Amino acid sequence: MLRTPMKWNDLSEEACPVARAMSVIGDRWTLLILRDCLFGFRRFDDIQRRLGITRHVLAERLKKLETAGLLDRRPYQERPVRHEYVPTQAAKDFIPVMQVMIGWANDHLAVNKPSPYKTLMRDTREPIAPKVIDANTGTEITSKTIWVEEND
Amino acid sequence: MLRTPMKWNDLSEEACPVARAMSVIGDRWTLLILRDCLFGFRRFDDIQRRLGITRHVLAERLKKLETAGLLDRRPYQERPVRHEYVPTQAAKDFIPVMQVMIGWANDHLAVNKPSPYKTLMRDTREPIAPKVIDANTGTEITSKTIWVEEND
DNA sequence: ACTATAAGTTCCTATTTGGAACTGAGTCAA
DNA sequence: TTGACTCAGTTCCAAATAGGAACTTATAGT
Repeated sequence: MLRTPMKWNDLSEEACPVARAMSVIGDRWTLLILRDCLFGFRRFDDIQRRLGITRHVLAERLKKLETAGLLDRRPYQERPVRHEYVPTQAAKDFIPVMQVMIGWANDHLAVNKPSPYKTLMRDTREPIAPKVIDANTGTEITSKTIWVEEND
Repeated sequence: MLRTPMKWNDLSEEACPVARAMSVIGDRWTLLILRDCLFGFRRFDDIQRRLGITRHVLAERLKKLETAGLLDRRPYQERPVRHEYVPTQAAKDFIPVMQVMIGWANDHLAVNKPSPYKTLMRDTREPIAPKVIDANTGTEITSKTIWVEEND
């Protein structure tokens, strides 16, 4: 399988969905910014202070996430007008991806500090244990149960 | 919630698992390199040509993935010795994360080109439909079914 | 001896990021 | 009504990272 080389800044039209995901969430800091917005930290200075990211990079990333349709910049006060960045449905649909990633990091990149947050099931109030299954068969998706095939 | 600012190159000890994940897979190109290795493209020149990544960056990323315990550099021939990068169990355990991400990208970043590969369930040979559930309750994990709480 | 291959490394240039200072719209307190 | 403060950026320069091309090392094949 030979294919034409990719350019990092032109990944959005790639045929591979992983590459297209990178075009949106692949830049430095972007996923942490998205995490903050999804966890309720939606204002410029809040995010800047929490991450320690330089301000113009944060401004650029927020613009890109807005353009990509993951964040909605909307005023939270008038006089002076101030905006916050609210996750769209596309961003909310990213939550399962992030939770599975959190599960992976907890399993493989453990550290002897407690996480600053915990995720619970809304109904049982028990910590979640994310597991990926195939919606059609109910079988767990692991390296052993799937098969990747080339198209063409 | 105030916290100390992060430094991009010192994320591996962060309390937040998303940040720790970034310390391993957050650099430019890294996730695409991991995708290639997981999909069977494990040799330096193969990966370099497929991605169009500059060679010293690829060398640096492969070293970092090896150090992080995701890839195992092992010889595939002697005379001259040549190495390939084989995914470890930690990398294989990342497959569900990647598949959920692929599902998200297919839903939200569609493009009018067919994917260069397709993922099937090994037993039914049907395309997978990844879904994230809570292993304890069986409930689907979405923005509506979970609850994020601060620790401390 | 000459050509080729794979996996790096080196070097120089271009792009991206970090960090600090500056701006603008407006509030609040003296 | 001046002065200090807040939040959301923007601007500027220096430092770090990435792109691209050439070079290296070990070997095989012709």
